[in-house]
Amino acid sequence: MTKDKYQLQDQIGFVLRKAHQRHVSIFASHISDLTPPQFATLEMLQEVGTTSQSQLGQLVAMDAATIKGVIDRLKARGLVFVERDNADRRRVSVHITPQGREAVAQLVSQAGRITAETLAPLSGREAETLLKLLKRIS
Amino acid sequence: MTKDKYQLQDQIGFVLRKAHQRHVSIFASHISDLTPPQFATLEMLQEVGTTSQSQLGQLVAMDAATIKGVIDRLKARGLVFVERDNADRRRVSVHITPQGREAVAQLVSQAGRITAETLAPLSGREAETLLKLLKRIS
DNA sequence: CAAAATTCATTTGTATACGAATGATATTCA
DNA sequence: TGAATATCATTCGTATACAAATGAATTTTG
Repeated sequence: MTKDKYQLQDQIGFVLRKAHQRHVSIFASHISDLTPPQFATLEMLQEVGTTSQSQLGQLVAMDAATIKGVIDRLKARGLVFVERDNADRRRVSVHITPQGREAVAQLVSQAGRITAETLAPLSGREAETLLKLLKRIS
Repeated sequence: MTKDKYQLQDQIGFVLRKAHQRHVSIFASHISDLTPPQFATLEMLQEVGTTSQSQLGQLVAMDAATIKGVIDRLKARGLVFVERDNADRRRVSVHITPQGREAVAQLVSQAGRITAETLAPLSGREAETLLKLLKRIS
């Protein structure tokens, strides 16, 4: 006889939300001047090089409205700059600045520590399993 | 030789965010008139009965400011009501209404389907593993 | 008891997140 | 070619999420 009562604590959505919250909190305790979405965007931009705003949004899983806000804030800090694309005037090209590059270089090791701390309750094998399963439902 | 390059796609935080986004999207496609946090709050309230606002917030993992907003919106829909606690005048007691009860009863089966669809890419065994690991890092 | 510390709720400000509407530009196709 | 369609970016509105400040009430403690 298994429990068939609905238990919020056992629902994937509830647990995903809590796990995500804990991660964001750990992130903030290590990197206080950038949020996870901001760091993800900057890191991805550095990885792929100059792209359009919506392309970059797609790469980091943010819709048009969200990526715009993130880029605006990165812009305000001088980590990226933006330029109308002449080949396609609808597009906005996003470029990383030298300061942006420097920030990524400096923060990547911190990011590794954040990942480690988030996964600290698990063994290495369990962490790999978790990552693999999460990717499958993403 | 394992890859040691920092890959955003392999970071637990990034994958957690994406998995959570997918779940919220599935939730919205099944239940359009309540958000996941609203449903969680209402369900929890029904489960534990009348409690203070901050107590309820704790149970559903929301801070004071967040739970206030959620309760305000549930209140506006007539699903809960609120009352100053006479034993402790700082406290606000949150009560579920008959409509609130009815909503929970009606939505729980939908919630089960949402969980199932979110976990659809996994086998039953994998889903259990994922849930267990997520709880450990929550 | 009275002062200090704590707790509960509210408010403000900032940052995702997303649906929907809009305008500008490109592309398709009739 | 020119009209319909699609794409890109922006804006608006709503909803979490949380830090920090504030005020009111309670508890602790000196």
